[in-house]
Amino acid sequence: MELKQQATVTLAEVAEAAGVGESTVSRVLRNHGSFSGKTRERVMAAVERLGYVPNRIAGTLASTGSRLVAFVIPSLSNIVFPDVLRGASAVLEENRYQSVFSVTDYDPGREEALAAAMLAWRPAAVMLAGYEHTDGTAKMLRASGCRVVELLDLDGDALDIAVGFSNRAAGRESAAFLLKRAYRRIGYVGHDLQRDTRAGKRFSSFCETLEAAGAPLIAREILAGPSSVENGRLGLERLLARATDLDAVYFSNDDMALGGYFHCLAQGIAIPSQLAIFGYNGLDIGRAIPQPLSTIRTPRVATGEIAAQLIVANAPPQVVDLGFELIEGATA
Amino acid sequence: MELKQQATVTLAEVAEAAGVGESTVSRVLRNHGSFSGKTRERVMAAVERLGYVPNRIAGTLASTGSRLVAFVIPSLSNIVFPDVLRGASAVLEENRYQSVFSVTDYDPGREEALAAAMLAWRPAAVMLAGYEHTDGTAKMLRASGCRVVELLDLDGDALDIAVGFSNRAAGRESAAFLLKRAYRRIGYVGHDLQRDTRAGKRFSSFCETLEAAGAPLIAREILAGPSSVENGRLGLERLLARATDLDAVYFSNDDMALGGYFHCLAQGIAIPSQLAIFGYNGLDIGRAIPQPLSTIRTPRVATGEIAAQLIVANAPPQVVDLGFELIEGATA
DNA sequence: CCGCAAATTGGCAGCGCTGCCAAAAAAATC
DNA sequence: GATTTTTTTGGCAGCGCTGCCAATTTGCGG
Repeated sequence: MELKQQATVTLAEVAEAAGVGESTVSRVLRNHGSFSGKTRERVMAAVERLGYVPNRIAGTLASTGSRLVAFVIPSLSNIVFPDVLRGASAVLEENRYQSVFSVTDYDPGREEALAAAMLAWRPAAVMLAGYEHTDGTAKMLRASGCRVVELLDLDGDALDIAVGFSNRAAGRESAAFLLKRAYRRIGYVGHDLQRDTRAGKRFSSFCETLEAAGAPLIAREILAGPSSVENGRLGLERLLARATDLDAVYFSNDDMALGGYFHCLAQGIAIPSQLAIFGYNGLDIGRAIPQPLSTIRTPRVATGEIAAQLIVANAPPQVVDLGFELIEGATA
Repeated sequence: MELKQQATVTLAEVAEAAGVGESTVSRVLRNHGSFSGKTRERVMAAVERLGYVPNRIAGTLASTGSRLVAFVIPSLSNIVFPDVLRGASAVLEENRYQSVFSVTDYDPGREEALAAAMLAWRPAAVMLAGYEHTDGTAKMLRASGCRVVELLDLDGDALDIAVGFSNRAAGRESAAFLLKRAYRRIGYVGHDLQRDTRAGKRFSSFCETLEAAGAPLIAREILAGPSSVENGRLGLERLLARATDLDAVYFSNDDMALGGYFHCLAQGIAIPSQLAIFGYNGLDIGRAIPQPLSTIRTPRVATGEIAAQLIVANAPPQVVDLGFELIEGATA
């Protein structure tokens, strides 16, 4: 167990120590090509003795493809993205891929810069959220020759692979559900829709559905900043101050909806008789509150898993609709 | 705006197109060394025209250090880790570093394998959770010569840099708080402590403090699987079925505590008069429920930020205690 | 024991870039 | 205008590994 120096051990040194050629060491370590059992042992012994750690930088440069998948995601605060990462990284790690990520903070310009930085690592695939990219980003991705996966949205044209579900459909079904339940005076509490374009799509098709049914949205409250429980609470408070006669409120997602739910609890507003609440995402916590939250459960982890599987399998360009599930719950 | 082929543009081609040498292109692109204004323009024009994206694989191999930081984290479900990643990645991206991550699922063996895989990318630093690593992991990290940051725990010996707070102190202060509030019949609901050693440390010092005060823990309920709101609810239900005379329950974290809180809400158990609830983490949602959760707020994002800053600044080995804040709340 | 096919093995040229060094050009000095 | 100094530039040897190809060894049938 001698201590190693700073100087890193190279494959050549292992070859030397094992008394074999470099390519033999390479073959043994990658278990690729043919070599005898005793050679294998000698090499492994030398690897162990020297504490050799292969240099994948060099390996990737010398070979063609990298086993690197780049994620360019809007946020880590919004639970959606850690969930997607979780699903994807489980599959990727199983297949000995590595995940690199960066966070755009919902800024298309940053997305472009970060996508460029990721591309510099010549990843096997780039995964990003949705379809809204700058022209520069799209051009760059197309030119890169690496696989591109757009996640969590299907309302647009895919560059290569898309995995997710339709946010427009989610908005539409949410509205249809509330209408079916005979709510007619409906409001909305949301976070920044300029940035979160998927929430924006849900909202606009939600509104269209209401209008088509002759019960247009009565009032809305849009809060600056990211979605959060506190913003949901605050948003509902403000909305109700302006529009006292609402019978249902649609929230941009479950975080916000929970905030609204707690506001009602604290204010003694009866749910759903006095006010109905509907969310989006299907967070676990929504099922654990006294009245399960009415919401739409989205396949976030599965989105990551499927996306990763398609990349690992080098599947052809395609659009995979994983759908979503409307959870009736008890708040609407 | 001609379309590029699959074949990637190399620096040599840019040099050719710009009518300059390779090293000149390299200098211009990295803005390092000297070159004239017109050379710069010629190079940039060629870069633009050819759609050149530098190959950082090659660049890193040729130069010495990489601007890559590897995260080896136990989980992405536990909000702690996305929060740490968020803090760290913001700082790292600002400094043009890239983040690679992998998820160990709280398995030390997997941690070792994944750490080895990360080391193969010769990162500038490896960040991992806590101090509990296999001998193999520790040896490998020490031998690697790259910076190592251990996060979210200070109860042990750091390999290099450690950033976080003491989980033992957190457990101790939680117990002290409950004792000060005159609770004496205290129970515990937690998730798998074998795996989450930081939760284990909190729990053991919590118990020690209770014992020292002559009010040892009455009952505990440990659930298999990860922490979750639902498990917290279930855990409290089970615990109360066995121990009916508790006056307070300490939860392994806020997720679990919220589950317990909702259980009480649903069962009509008055909080805190009939039963007090104390959590750990200081999630936002804990502040938005009708009675703010009594808990300990941990500096998760700051832990990531500070860790990243130390790496960017190439700071000497050190232990940074960021402390935590006890939130009295209204549930205990 | 020989000949031929199959299994092993080593040598070495890159992969695309950076870093060093010397050459060339430009600027400054006498 | 000659010389020195400074700035700018290009050439090229690697970084550590993989992939190709040729050389060597081994296995087998006759």
